[in-house]
Amino acid sequence: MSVTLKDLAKASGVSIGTVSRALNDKNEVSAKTSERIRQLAQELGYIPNRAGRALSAQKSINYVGISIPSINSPFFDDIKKGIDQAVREFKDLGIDIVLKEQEGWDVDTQIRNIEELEQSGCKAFVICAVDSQKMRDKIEELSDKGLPVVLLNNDLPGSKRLCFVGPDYLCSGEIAATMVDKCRQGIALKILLVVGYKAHLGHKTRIDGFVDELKSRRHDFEIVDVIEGNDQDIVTQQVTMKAFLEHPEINVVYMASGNGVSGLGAAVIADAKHKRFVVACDEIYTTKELVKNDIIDFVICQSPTVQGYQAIKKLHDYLNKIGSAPEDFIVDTVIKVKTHFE
Amino acid sequence: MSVTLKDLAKASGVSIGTVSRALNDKNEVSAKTSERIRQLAQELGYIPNRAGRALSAQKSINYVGISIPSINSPFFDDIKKGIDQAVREFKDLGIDIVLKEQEGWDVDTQIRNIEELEQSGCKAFVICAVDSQKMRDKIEELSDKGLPVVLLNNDLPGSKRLCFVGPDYLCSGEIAATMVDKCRQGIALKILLVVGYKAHLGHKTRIDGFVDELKSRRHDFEIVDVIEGNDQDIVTQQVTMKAFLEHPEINVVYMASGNGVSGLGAAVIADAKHKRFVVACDEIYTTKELVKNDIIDFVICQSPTVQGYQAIKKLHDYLNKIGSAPEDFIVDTVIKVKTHFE
DNA sequence: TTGAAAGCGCTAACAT
DNA sequence: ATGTTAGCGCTTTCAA
Repeated sequence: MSVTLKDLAKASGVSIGTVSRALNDKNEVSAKTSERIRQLAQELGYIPNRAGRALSAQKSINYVGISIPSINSPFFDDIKKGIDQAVREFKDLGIDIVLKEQEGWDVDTQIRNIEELEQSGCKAFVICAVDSQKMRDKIEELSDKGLPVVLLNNDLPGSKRLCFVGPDYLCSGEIAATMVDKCRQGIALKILLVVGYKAHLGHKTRIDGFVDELKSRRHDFEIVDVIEGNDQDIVTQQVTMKAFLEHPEINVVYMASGNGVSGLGAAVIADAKHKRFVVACDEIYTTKELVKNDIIDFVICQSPTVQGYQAIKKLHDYLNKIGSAPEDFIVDTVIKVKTHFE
Repeated sequence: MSVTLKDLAKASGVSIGTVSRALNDKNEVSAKTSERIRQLAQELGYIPNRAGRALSAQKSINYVGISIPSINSPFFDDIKKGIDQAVREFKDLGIDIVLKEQEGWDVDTQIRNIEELEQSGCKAFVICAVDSQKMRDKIEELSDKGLPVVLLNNDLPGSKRLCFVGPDYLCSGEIAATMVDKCRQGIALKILLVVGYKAHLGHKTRIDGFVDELKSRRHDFEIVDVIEGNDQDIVTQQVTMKAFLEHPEINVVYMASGNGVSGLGAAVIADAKHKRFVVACDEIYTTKELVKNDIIDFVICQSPTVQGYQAIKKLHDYLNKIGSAPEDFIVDTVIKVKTHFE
């Protein structure tokens, strides 16, 4: 059997309560005893028992506050699925969630939501936010209060977050380029790039990865245009059709954002007389349908369910002091084709 | 708070001990009380608390016996990694393992190993075995004794297993065909298929998936030969080189087994004057190197780490009566390219 | 600052 | 067949 608090108590000659307090950063225990006990715990390889802890904690469940811009954004459906799965799994280990959804990326709205979550007693947070100073300040404030923050899907590098759980956008772009290269050998590529917003760091990173990888692979390609669809279907369709009209020579389309994909699909269908190779991102219902119907050739996915699950799990592990300092969790970049959806 | 045994006891007017026994199939409780209590548990939505159960079970840990042909088979490294991860996670929830490895697929050796595991007190089993009547009988015997068996990586359909955790071989073959089709448009395909053994169900299924999918996609292809590498590097190299010599027109190679891949790589390198499109299966160290060096174009992987993890998790859930009847867990079929490994 | 003890949900040994 | 109780590892309240 593993080392328990009782063992530590016996070995150090103090009571089991003191040991528990010493190991839990309670400052109500003398510095020397505390130090001695921690030392001992280290030596004997003490690992807290989740079951015991969870059981004891039943009285005071740890609520995790979640703030995500998921309203009217189908991409988040799978993230929420992963969150649900984690909750089911960790509920009897003393973790539960409070979910607060927004529509869109307004920082002030989101910060207000986070404050409400805080007021309702959340002990930890999962946030999907865009980069902004206000948000960084908020994260620092929470962190300083001892409320850990996990950033989900979009990182704010250098902020005072506990860790990041999300995709590798660069890799996503590189893989898209790889597929284009492999599937279009010996043909000069005329490429249209579609993003939601050129300013969106994730989309921008994907584009960078795409272009750099393609450069390293071949020389017979040209980026005909980079257009913005504003994450909306209709806008995406309009700008794409315009690009097709102005540049009928386009034979490859890479869409670096998930939202607005049905607009892209509509444009490709409308201009079907030109055969084009199409790579998209993120597996949502519409995208699947477009792949099934051979409108889109490949989708580069980012395991959203895993992201939702791992964000909660990271906090569970942290709150239970499992492992040492939590590391970022970068999900797999997954290529999907028609066959995956049948 | 959720419903506990105490709540059920109060509601049904019996003691908490009786409730526990009724819910745990102990036959030492009268049929009617038992029925009444189960009914009630159903109505009130009782879910057993893992923490409580785990804590109580500390005295009698559930050992899971694992029998896999992993000696000298690098593919199993990742499966074992997944198993380790699961053990770390479930150890303080009352699960531990006893690992018994074999070299190769000899049924009698494996059955002897399983019997040793049984003697050493294992309460559940994870087995990776080839299909044979003896093995099916053994599984039935264990199952009848109340010892659940999870089949890992290779299913014996219709056997008395608890469930199967592993890949979708058909899908794997189909996706390989998709990649070949997409990447070799407008060129008549002369295809060499390589397996470990034509009799191996998994390999055979991959081949079937490959051929069927390709048929549904195009007509300008020909399967030049199907050769066996016996899961060995040297044999694979020899038969592949022979095929290349006899059929220099081969422009696509699909290897439907993971073992022996470095032999395939050696043959492709040796005959580099012919440019060929190569798709392989399963991500092991050698395969990664071959992909990095552009010898292999794509690898179709089967998430081995997830397989190892889920096999243990399935038993954990079952032993803790989480969820209802356990379902098979089919892992993702993942396409990987050079970029994934850099 | 520390010790003692209750109690979280559950199972199993013991008692009836 | 059923009730009672100890105890799994831990946190926290109450005393000292």
